[in-house]
Amino acid sequence: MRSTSNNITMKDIAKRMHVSVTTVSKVLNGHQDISEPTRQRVLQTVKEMGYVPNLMAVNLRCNKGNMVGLVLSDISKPYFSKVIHGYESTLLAAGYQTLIFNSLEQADRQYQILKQIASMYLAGVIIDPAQNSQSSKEVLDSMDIPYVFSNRYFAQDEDYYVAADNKKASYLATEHLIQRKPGFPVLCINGPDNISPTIRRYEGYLEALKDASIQQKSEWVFNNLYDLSDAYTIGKKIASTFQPPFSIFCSTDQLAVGVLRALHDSGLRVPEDVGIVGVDDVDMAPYLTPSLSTVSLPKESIGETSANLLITLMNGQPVETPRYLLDPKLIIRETS
Amino acid sequence: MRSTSNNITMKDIAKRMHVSVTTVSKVLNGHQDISEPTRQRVLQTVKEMGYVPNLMAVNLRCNKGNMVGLVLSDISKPYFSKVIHGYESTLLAAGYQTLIFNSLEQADRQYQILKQIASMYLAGVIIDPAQNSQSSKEVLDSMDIPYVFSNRYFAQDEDYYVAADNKKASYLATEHLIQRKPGFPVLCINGPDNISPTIRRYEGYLEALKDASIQQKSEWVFNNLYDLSDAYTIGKKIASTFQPPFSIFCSTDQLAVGVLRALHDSGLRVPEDVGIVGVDDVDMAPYLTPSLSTVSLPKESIGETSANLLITLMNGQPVETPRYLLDPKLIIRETS
DNA sequence: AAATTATAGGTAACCGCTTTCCTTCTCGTC
DNA sequence: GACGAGAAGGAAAGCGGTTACCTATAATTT
Repeated sequence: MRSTSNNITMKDIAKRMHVSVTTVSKVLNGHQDISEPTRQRVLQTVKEMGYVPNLMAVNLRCNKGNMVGLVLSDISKPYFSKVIHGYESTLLAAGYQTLIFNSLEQADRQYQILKQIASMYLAGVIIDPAQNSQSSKEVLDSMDIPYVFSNRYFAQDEDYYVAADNKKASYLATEHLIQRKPGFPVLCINGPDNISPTIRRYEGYLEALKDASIQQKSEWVFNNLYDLSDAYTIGKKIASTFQPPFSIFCSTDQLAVGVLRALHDSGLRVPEDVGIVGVDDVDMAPYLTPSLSTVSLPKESIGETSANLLITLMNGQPVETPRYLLDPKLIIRETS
Repeated sequence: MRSTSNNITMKDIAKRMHVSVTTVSKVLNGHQDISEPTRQRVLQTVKEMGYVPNLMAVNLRCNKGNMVGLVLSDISKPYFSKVIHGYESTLLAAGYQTLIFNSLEQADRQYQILKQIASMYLAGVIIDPAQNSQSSKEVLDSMDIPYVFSNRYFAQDEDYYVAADNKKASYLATEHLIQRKPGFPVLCINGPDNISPTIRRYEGYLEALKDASIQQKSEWVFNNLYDLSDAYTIGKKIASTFQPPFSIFCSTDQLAVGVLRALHDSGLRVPEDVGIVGVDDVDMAPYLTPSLSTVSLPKESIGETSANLLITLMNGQPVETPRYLLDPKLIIRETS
């Protein structure tokens, strides 16, 4: 079909110009022992022939690449859009190409991915670990490239991580709900178990209750919800169990939407009967009816900070702050 | 920090076992000229030492990899979640590792990514091209690996592509809106210009109008909307311009949500005054208030079909169907 | 028993590129 | 004019594998 094959190598360039491969390589790598005329001619030919270096070979030779891996628990979650943008723009500006991998929230899948990455000579890894994937820690440590946890982390004293201050997020939301209807119950709907955001958010909820001298009740808490349909189900159950007025803190906006609809279908009015606050501030939040009160997470900033931390590590520079918890912000809209 | 370095190579294995590298390689590649005892011992050692082959080296040597690139216009769009899952699960089952790249809807970024990919010896590429990125076609053709367009394509007679039948999608939606309120206007709100889904959806809208013998009016059409806020603005404008009842076909669910809220804020009732149908069927669609009528796109199936087509191409097998337009399905909910 | 043929494993080249020495040349200097 | 120094470029090793081609046994054949 096409007449020209593309696999132009340095050898081709060298041959065409009657110089050695070394010379070409040196020009391309900006070494100073090549005369200006030669350099120009090489550059010219390189452009003409559309040469592009073989990354595999470069990485193999140099034992390191200019690519960094992004291992994410589930890129389909709207939460990640902005975060990924933060990673990519920062990394790109620093000359790194990002490779995105999707663990689909499966620990074994993530394990495989990391193994794969370990064999690819990447320059670094940013990881948002899947649920229950602590076993991956071993692989992470065994490959000797820098990595930073992002969004989630295994332990609070983990080497390096960047995440939202999830505890503060839920604290703000819960506090707001308490102040809004003092003396009435504030329920709590949590996301998937065993991941740090869920855990921290639950802690914040508890702490806000405690600071307001409210006795927590286990009937108020619903754990391990995954999606809209889970939330809808629980919402229905809540509607048929609790007497309004009361409030609900939802660990994510997604869950809040499911609950919202369930309450609507059960004839409860939001915000009059039930106040709701989510976490995340998804794009649609302001446009829902009623618009969703939520705690906005500094997504872009999490992405940028993670990337910058990794870049520092990859450069072998000393890190000033190994762990970041970025500030969330309460946004009050119509549901509360 | 760690005592054991991880860079176990075949040489290490070979040395430890007093055999040649060749032997190890042969075992790992399942060649038949190695005795069973030796093979077992090698396998054992490989496992013990946690050896994992260096992909760079393998790809370099073999001039091809087992990785396929996914070049997507904007992974942050909710639409992609399911599609990506379709790609990945299918590819994974066939033994390919997927690398996801994000062009961020920027043609030059996409161009760079493709150049990069060209130098990585990937086995194949699935591309959802960015807006106005026809220039990338050249790179695509210059690298001699198979590629298939997915979701979007440049030309209808393009070599290989898999997409939803977007024309049919909008046709179904528009037809439904027409039948619902015969004789009243059906407006059309379009997404970004110059991408095939938008174009096809507009065609379908036009055709439905024509088949119902309705004269199209240019005041009914709004082009090149990007996000919720664009949609909200246009929604407000529409509310203050048109007399209910009328209907609106929205090229995406996102846009529909923005419009929905604008109408609500303008005191128009949906679906009584205005009927609305979107396209996509996002997760939240059934849980919105009112729940969103929409045309569901076979996302997972698009992913799988694209992947299977690419796999066929990578295997050098003959392709039966080079172009797929997958059937959408109208889902009527509360907004219409 | 000699010749043939499997069987099991090794040797060395090569994939495309980088980098560490070398080798030339050309000047400037005493 | 001989010598040392700097400039410009090349030769070759090696990164971690794969594979075509060989060699040395062991097994089979006649």
